[in-house]
Amino acid sequence: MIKAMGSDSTKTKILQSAHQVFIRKGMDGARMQEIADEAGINKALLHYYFHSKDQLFNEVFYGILSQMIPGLVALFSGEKPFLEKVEAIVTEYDSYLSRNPILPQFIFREINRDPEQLSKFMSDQGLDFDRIQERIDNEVAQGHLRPITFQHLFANLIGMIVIPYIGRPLFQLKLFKGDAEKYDQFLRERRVVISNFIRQALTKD
Amino acid sequence: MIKAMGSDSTKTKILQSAHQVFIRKGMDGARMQEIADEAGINKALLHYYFHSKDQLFNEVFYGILSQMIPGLVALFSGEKPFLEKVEAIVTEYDSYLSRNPILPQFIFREINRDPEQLSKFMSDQGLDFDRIQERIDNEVAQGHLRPITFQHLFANLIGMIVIPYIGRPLFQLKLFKGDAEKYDQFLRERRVVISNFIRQALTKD
DNA sequence: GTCTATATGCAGATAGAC
DNA sequence: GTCTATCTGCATATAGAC
Repeated sequence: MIKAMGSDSTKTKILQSAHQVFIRKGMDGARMQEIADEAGINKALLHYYFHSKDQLFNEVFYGILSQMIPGLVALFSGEKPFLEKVEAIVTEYDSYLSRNPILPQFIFREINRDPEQLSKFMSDQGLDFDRIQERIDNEVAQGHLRPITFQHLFANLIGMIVIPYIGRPLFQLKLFKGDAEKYDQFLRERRVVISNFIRQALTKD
Repeated sequence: MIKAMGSDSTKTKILQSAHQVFIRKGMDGARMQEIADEAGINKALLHYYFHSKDQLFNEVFYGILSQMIPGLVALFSGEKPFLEKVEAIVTEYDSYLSRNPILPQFIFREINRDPEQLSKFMSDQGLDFDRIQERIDNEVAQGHLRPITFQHLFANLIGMIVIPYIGRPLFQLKLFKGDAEKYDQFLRERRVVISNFIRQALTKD
């Protein structure tokens, strides 16, 4: 029993260390040696718990995603009009990214590596867009929203949210002369900026 | 002279082949062997012309960028009001991406690998934002645009343009059930959709 | 300039003792 | 479960002949 606890704690430690290293270096840049060092063990033990680097990455990546998706599902599937949900969605998404700023890069990598697996995982977790699509089409048909398809609205929303995280190193240089604090402030501002932008684009007032 | 022509043509062939392979596989996935095969030569000759894979990637990447930037510079630095330029900017950017759909991934990689070099290259090519920033601030001050800072507007614009290229494999699955033709149609629609979205967001009419 | 053959080095993965 | 030591394979890069 004590041994089991010990092994379980080692596995947990590995996952935490891997998370940190993947954040610093990305999947390709991460080295099993560095993960082992960070966990205070050696490579062999790493492979004892996780057969391959791919498996380790998958468990870390989908572990993070598992924590994130339920909140989004709840927001997307709520009954409120879309515009009233936008701010909540932006805030939820954005606050999660601020705590996991590497996530867009992880997702981006997985999108290109194995999109089917990622798509299936999202569906398994209940994250699909059929119902939200119907809802938005309805709101447009009733004149509550200016004409736009769900797909375009979704792309606009996601693009505006994630681009400052994906492009941070360059944006911080070109738009804020490298000032990290100003960039953090910029990121915080975007929650309300994006909500306003979308509301203004979709309503005539 | 004929020899010089021959060597020059080999170098050109290598650059073209590298471009193709980088597009298919990305920088990390690309193999020097595959580039050599595609160029009809061997690896040794590859290294004769380009000392390292990094150097080859750089020449390909910044070669592409060199073709793209002047058009953007011209658009950004024109004298027309920003809103009238938006559609031209979106169209120019987007039509370039449609011909080089891998470019966002290249840029994304370079952003994380060596943002200073990338930033400096853009500045050397005349792509800076100080003047456009002033112009937009003026238009906002004069009430021609709803209040927004240049940085937020820029992030919104770039995010909406590039996200469907970056996220294509997943978006195509989740939003269009994997239908590539519909996704291409979706991409073409976005030029006018993005322009309208921005105009509606920034004007009261 | 172009080739064949080989070196170098690294990182993921495994063998086997304890 | 955990370790030391080693293997394997691959990809970049180089040496040297033609």
